Amino acid sequence: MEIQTAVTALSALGHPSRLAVFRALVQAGPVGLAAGKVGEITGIAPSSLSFHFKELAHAGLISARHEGRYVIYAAVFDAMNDLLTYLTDNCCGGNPCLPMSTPPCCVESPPATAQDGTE
Amino acid sequence: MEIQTAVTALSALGHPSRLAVFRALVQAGPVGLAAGKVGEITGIAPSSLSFHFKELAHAGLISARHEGRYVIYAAVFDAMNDLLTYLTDNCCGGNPCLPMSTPPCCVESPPATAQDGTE
DNA sequence: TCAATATTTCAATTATATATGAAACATGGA
DNA sequence: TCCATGTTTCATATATAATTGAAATATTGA
Repeated sequence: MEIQTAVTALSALGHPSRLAVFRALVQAGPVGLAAGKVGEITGIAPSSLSFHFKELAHAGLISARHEGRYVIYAAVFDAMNDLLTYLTDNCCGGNPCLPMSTPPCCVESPPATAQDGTE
Repeated sequence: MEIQTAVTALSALGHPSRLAVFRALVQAGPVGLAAGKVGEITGIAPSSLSFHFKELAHAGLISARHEGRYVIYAAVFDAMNDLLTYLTDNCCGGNPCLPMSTPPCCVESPPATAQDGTE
């Protein structure tokens, strides 16, 4: 990962509203949440929310899909995991401090949760 | 961890100079680096560097200790690991996506590297 | 004590990010 | 078609962060 990518992601997350939004989406899992639902959870005004969605999407941390008149946002777990890996990369110059156990969350396999076949 | 703590840390890291500084310190390990050395590595001017050190320290991500006329900065690995944990916390609402394997780096035990007993 | 080195502080300028409300756009249903 | 709902865009005002160079502080060794 290039440093610029990491900086963009970190500074996107470095804002109370956006971190709240992102965490709501992380907790929602790959299924995601409609924009309005996120606004409901976080209490952020629509226009602000849209602004922050754009920042997070630009950083590659969330994705959007349209479903009728709703826009469903979801966390991009690969991006999150890459970021975590980047931060600890080459920790201690590769000397033995503690073995790194990497990708922590939602990699490759979306949860086997029962979903009403709306797609 | 409180959201404000995480925001402060993330926004501290969300800047090219500070991320470069932090990564240099992560790679240096618990031993740390003198301020001047970090400036040398990153090419950041002294006054800027001091500004950014202060931001990182305020976020709890680095610590400073004085050694003669040098100031030695070091990454605070616990803070970093707490931050990583916070981001993935309650991923997918606790539903099985992938088991999280947590603290990745430099926890509890500093590296057993040979250090010339200067302390 | 004096000069050299290492780092921080300060003040001023410049740039960037954020919040806000009104208006625009898109979709779905009556 | 028309209205209600969901979301985004835009313009503006406000606040905050970053860079810079000069000066201040602290430590070391001559």
